[in-house]
Formats: sequence, structure tokens, C-alpha cells
Amino acid sequence: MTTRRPTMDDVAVRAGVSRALVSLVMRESPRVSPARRQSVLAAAAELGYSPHAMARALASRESRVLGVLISDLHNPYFAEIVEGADAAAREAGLEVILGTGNRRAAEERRRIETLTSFRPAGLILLSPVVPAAVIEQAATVTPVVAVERTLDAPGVDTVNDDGEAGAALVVDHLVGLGHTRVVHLDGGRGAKSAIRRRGYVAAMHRHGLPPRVEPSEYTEEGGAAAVARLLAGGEPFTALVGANDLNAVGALGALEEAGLRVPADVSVAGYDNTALSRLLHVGLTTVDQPRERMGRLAVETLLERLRGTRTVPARHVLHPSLVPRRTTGRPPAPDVTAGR
Amino acid sequence: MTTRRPTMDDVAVRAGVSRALVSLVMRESPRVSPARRQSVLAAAAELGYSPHAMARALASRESRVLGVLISDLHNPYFAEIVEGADAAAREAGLEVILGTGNRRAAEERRRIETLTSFRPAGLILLSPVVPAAVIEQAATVTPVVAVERTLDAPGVDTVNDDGEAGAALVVDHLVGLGHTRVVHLDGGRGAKSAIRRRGYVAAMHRHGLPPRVEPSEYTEEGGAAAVARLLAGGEPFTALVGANDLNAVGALGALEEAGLRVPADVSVAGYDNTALSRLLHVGLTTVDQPRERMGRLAVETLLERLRGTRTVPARHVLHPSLVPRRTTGRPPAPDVTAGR
DNA sequence: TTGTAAGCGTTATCAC
DNA sequence: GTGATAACGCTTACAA
Repeated sequence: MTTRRPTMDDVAVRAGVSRALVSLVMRESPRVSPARRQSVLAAAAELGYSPHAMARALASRESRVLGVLISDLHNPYFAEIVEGADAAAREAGLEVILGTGNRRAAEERRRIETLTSFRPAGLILLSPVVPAAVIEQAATVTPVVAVERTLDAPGVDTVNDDGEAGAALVVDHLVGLGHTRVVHLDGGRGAKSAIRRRGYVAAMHRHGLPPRVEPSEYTEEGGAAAVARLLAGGEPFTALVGANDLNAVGALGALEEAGLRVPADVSVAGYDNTALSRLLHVGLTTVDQPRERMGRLAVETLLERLRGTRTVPARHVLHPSLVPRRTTGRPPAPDVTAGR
Repeated sequence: MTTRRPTMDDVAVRAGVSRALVSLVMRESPRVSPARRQSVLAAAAELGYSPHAMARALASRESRVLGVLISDLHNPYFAEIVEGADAAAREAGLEVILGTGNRRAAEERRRIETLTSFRPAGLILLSPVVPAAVIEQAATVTPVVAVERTLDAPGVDTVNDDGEAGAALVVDHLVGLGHTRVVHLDGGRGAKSAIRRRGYVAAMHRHGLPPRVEPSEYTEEGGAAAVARLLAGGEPFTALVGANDLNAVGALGALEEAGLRVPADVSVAGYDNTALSRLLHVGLTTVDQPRERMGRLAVETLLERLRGTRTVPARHVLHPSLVPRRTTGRPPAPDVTAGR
């Protein structure tokens, strides 16, 4: 079945031309006579020839491939970033190859090596978990753009969403609805959680309201547990800012179980605008990052490096937007404690 | 930043040996003196040398890479299959590179070409949407295993889960609980839907019960709409077999909205055991496919072809298992219509 | 417009 | 053990 594949020489012989001419035809050079072009194409078709990407890269000493590392295939979050990157890459004539390390540093490191061993034109790392040193190392070999990971390495460009602004968006939304007792469920050791917490705290201060952070996790269980603790503590609150959508859904479940209505009694917001938040019977108010644009931007940033248009590190920060749905509304009663 | 990368020659010069020796060291050949090996390794480290995968593949005329096409990055379903394939590939000394076509035939076709242009040792296609001819064509060039896609091409191996058995599992479970009025929400044009429907119908017949298929879709909205129609029709039913988890969740929502309790009034089951079904406040009874094993099996199947151990097409069919959760239970009242 | 020949960075086959 | 030298399949000046 898998016999020897035809090479350019085979095509050349069959078409009765030189290999160089076949090469020109394959690369769609305009300076080939239509007649020759036809016969070469015909010969190629008959033989089932298709160019050998590796040999091509080797000979031309330039790569047409873009390596993209997805930290976690389980997270559909990255799919849209890849789509954006994919589209931009195609427009630039680059082919994307993907790798994944399942959010494990050792595997991810191996994948980065695999990807770079193909001598790609560049590397885009989506939310990588490897130490900064590994990324910097890769950057000495090929342009690297880190997406959704802050990094101050001078050789590495970054594209991030503004998690601080996103958290503020939620707080503003809730305060605008009349809430004053807004609790933030913290994401713990997650990379983004510190930033989101900071945004929450700053926004609360800006509104002259006391911030209240309850430790939690980026999981459903974490959200549920945090709400259980809050309820047990007897502390009053009318709105919850979840660490992410999953966490917020956990909170939702715990509130329901406690007999509280959302948003009549308590408003809940998430973060990430995942498919989960969009579910009809969830309808979670959340924050959306411009994911596709982030993917495109990552490629564009890479191209600038490739073209030498820019040599200083790029630090792109994109603005998220609020997606109001059904889990947020006015607080249950006029809150007279405000301003005290 | 991106200066010329050191080559084997550079390392050889620095270590004061021939290029061939460096090659041997890089490939961990045992017939190199420890002293030489050390100096070569040292030189390589100092230079930051790492082998050029493409040149290597070209020269050795054998590929160490395995191309994996993921039809849809949005679907975490594939993540586990990839993990299984990944692990098996690593054990076999293969590197995995991924491609995705976003479930669009044209893109997918391009990706298959990209992947094959790297002359991989083999190709694994996860639920591909391209026409069979494209897959068969690829198979003339490199061994191909199609996963989650039935195909009778002699050159292509397949790995599938037994959707018929899976649907039967659900029916058996429900009938075992005492249900007799079990309705199947059909997945429409989805590849797997015909098989699941067949399994449902066969199982119902086996139990001497009348099958009832309501057209629907692999979406939440589809599930909700189907239930709305069913309810409006006034037809009695006590259990619903969803086309997939998303569809079942839609059904869940519509039932709740109609004031029906799950599973007290109606039992609902899904299919796929997605993260969604595992959510605490969903707790959907569903069917799980051995995804990781499917990934491993795909690689093993490929290896058989590579080693020439097998030349006839493999048709692996794996058995799914039932995951009972909270959305299924006994029917509301002893159903006296049974056996009539 | 087409052909010739010299690489590209490896591996592999031999002699030494 | 070690080191020339010829592939591998292609691109790319440079000639013709």
C-alpha cells in the first residue's frame, strides 16, 4: 500500500523536463510556459506527486509552518484562539501544526522541543505552564509569542486579556444594578486569579465599597464550597463574582440548594464566557475575551518579528467585554447600608 | 535574536571530531567511547545545538512523527482520545503533531495534506468529515486509522465505539428501572445518530416495547424543542434517551420549565459522558466510550501496519459503558400498560 | 523560458 | 571506534 512516493525527479522524467522546472511549476512561478506547466502538472497528477514539505524547508532554509502549543485540549477556550491564529496564518501563507502538553510542564517542554525541531517560522504558546526559562530558551531559536501568560522576557512577545479590567467590568455591572455587598470567589493559585482579584478589589474601592474575597478554586466544587462557607458564616451578600464560569456554576448550584433564588436573592457572574455559561438553563452573566482576535494578534505579532518590523518585545493587552445574561439583576431590597 | 542555528558540523568542529561521530552521539549509539561522547555532548550544550528533525527525517528516510487530525477543537471529547494516542505514541518512540479542520471538509482536507506533507509515519483521523475518497487517497501514501468514523475502505483501519450497544445499554437500564414508555430523541444528520437510533429501536423490540423516535438534534435547543413538542402532543412518556449529552441537557431544561421533576416524573439519559454531564447540578446519566483506549488502539493499529504485522484492514469496535447518575430513576407509578 | 549544479543538515555505507 | 562520501528531495543562483 505504502509504496515509495514519487519525487520531483520522477515527475521531471515523466514530463521530459528538468527537476528545476518542476520545482518552478510547483511553486507556481509565473515564468514557466503554459505548455510546460500543463505537461508537468499532468505528469504530477498521473504520478500522484505532492511536494515533500521537509525537503522543501530544508532546501529553502525557510519554514512555512507555525507551531502552536495548546496547553489543554480539554479546554474549548483555546479552540477559538486557534481558529483566529489559523485564519491569520493562512492569510500569511503559513501552515499551522499543533502540539499539546496537557498542562504538564514536562510534556509541554517536550512538545515545544518537537515543534522547534521542525524549525517553524515561529511558535505560539497558549497559556503555557513551563517555566519562563524554557520559553526564553525557545525564543533564542525562533520567534515566540506567549498568549495568556504574562512574561517579561525581552525576546518573547505576549498577548493577554486584561483580567483586571474584566473583573472591574463585572463589579461595575453589579454596582450599577444597586449591589453593595459583592463577594469575590478567588481562583486560588490559577495564573489569572491574582489579576482578577486585583481588578475586583480596585473596582470595589473605586466605588467606595468594602471588598470581600472568599478563597475558592477554578472548579465547580470550589464554587459550591465557598458559597456554603459564606452562607454558614451568616455574612450578608447580594452578589457573587466567580473566579471563572465553572466556579460560578458551582456557586449557582449551592445557592439553589440553599433555597436562594438567582438573581432574585443573589446575583452571580462568571468569567470566560465558556459554552457552559451560554447554556440556556444556566444563562450565566460572564466576561468574554476577544479570543479570536487574540489568536490573530499573536500571528501578526509573530510576523512583525519575522519581517524585522519590530525588535522590541510586544506586550498586547486586549479588553474583555461583559456578557450580561440571566444570573444578574437588581438586589433583593434597597440596600440602605450603602454609604454608611 | 534568531541567529543561524548551530549544525552538526559546528558541533563537530568544536568537539574536534567528525560529523559522523556527532551523529552517532546524537542517536545514542553505544559504539562511541565515553570520552568522545562527553566532549561532543559538551560542545553541543555550549552551542545550544539540537538536531534538525527535517534533515534527519530526510536522510534517514523514516519518520518519527505521527499526524493526528482532530476534527473539532471545541469538543473536549477528543482530548482524551489524543491523550491515549499520545501516550501510546510516546511509548513507540513517535512524536505527535496535531492538525485541525474545524469540522469543515475543505479545511480538513488541507490539514490532511499539511500533515502528510511532513511524511508522517502514519495518520490518525479523529471523526473526520472529509469524503471517504480523501481518506482513501491519504491511505495510499501513509497508513491511516480513522477513529469514530465508519468506513469500508480496504486501506484504512478503523476504531469505533459501538453506538448501537451504547444505546441499548441505556434502554436496558431504563427498562430495568421499570420504564416502558421510553422515547428516543434522534440526533438527525449526525454521523452517530443513525447507529444510536438503531440500537435504541432494537433494544426496545428486544424488550417487547414499542419504540418511539422523536426527531431532534445534537444541540441543547434541539433537545428542548423536542420535549416541548412531545409535551404539546400529550403523548405519555416516562423516560427520554437523548441523542447526546447536550441534547439531553436541553431536554432537562424543557422538562423543568414544564414543571416536571427529574427523575421523579421523567428520567433522562444522555450520551458521551462529557464534562457537562458530570456537573454536580446536572448529574446526567449517560454513556461513556473508552476514549483513551480508543486513542491507544488507534496507534497500536497503525504500528501493526507499519511493522507489516497485518495487511488486512482492522475494524475495531469498542464497548461503551453506562454511567448512571441522578437523572434516571424508577418511573412515577407502576406502569400497568406494560405487557398489554 | 529552461537546464545545470551547488547546497540544505542529516543519516548510512564503507573503508581505515 | 572513527571518518570520508554518497544519498535524501528539494530550492536556487547562475548559465544557457
